[in-house]
Amino acid sequence: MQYFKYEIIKTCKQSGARLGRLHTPHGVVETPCFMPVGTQATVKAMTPRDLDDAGASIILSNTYHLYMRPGHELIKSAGGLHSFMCWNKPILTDSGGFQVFSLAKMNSIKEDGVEFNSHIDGSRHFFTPEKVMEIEQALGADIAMCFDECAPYPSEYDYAKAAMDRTHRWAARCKLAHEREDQALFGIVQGSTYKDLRIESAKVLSDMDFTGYGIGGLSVGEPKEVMYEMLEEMMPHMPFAKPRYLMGVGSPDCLLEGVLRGIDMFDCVLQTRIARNGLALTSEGKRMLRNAEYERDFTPIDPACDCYACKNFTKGYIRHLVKAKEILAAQLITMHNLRFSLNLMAKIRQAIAEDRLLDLKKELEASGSLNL
RNA sequence: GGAUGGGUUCCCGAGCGGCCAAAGGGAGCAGACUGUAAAUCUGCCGUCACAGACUUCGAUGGUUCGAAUCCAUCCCCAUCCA
Repeated sequence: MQYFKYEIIKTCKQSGARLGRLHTPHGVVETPCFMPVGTQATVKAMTPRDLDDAGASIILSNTYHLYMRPGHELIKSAGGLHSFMCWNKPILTDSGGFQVFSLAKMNSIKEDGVEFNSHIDGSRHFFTPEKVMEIEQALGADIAMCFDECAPYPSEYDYAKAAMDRTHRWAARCKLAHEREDQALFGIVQGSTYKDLRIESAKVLSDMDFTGYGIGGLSVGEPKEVMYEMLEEMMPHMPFAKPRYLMGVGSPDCLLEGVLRGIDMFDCVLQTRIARNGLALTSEGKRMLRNAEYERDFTPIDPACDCYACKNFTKGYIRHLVKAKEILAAQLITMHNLRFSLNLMAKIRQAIAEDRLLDLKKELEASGSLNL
């Protein structure tokens, strides 16, 4: 039985962007897509019903965090991650490679794997590609990511190359250790901000024939232009017929620019994190709802939005909730930011279908939708 | 009427002769946030002509080179005694 299929429906005549459809055991994902991040088996402040309402078709969760707490064995006992968290649509699990980078102070990278201390209780752990595959298969997401090493920015060439080569060796080991047929495994392209490394990584991983490809190690502090340039360099060397996932991106402008450069999937904590800090994305640019200017503004966050928060509540009320540190503020703004981003992706897909993505870009730029 | 303890910058609250425009909270104002150690973090927060100056620590007067800090009187507040 074939559990996965990626169809390229069409490419935009105006921009070359791709419109696709990713079939998974838990449903179909229209691409380009944005995946809300639910690190600890929950998209913070959202119920699965809220995610449905926002239009999420796939979400991301995290191997490292779930292994630490509550433990992958427990989740397996619960019937897998979908059942555990009550989300019956596709899930992608990140491998913990990013944590190796972001929690760098407490780990040491070796050829066999990464030794690190738990950020929760300080206990010592060792992640190898095989261990990560064991965890991801126990979690049972539709898509598992290879265990990679995300080099920081900036990185010296030699270090970036070493991290990339190690990522490749780990990718081969992940592929070998990965057995579940109902779970896709994506390789991850690395190479920091060096064109030749990016190209080499794209080629090496392409030859390994993964179901899809993550592009990692970007949006870690480098200028956006550098990220765009890297995408342009490596894309010709990525398999055309496989989904391409730009990891950890992004902001509205990065989503559009990514799609224009051939990206099919994105994930980002930005939408949900800034929501918890009172910042809303709108069709007219960002709005810091905590600010005094909204005290007596009894209009919706974004009049152009159809989310529950925008249809029922005012900026003045939500500002009050933010100032009062009420949980509902996080819920409403998260709901909105996700709806805004998922809706942006829907508009992008529509524009690709109509061969007018560049026109859409102009419209969005003119309205301020891409401002952050 | 007496005794004691207090009155500090929007609020609470340190300070108790110079290093004090005055700790620390809170409130307020603004900023950051891109595979989530984040409902977190950062900055500002007396006034101005702002590397300096000016006004401020209940009020007034005094001691001192110098006071929010010491003294006197007064005004409030709290508790206790009559």
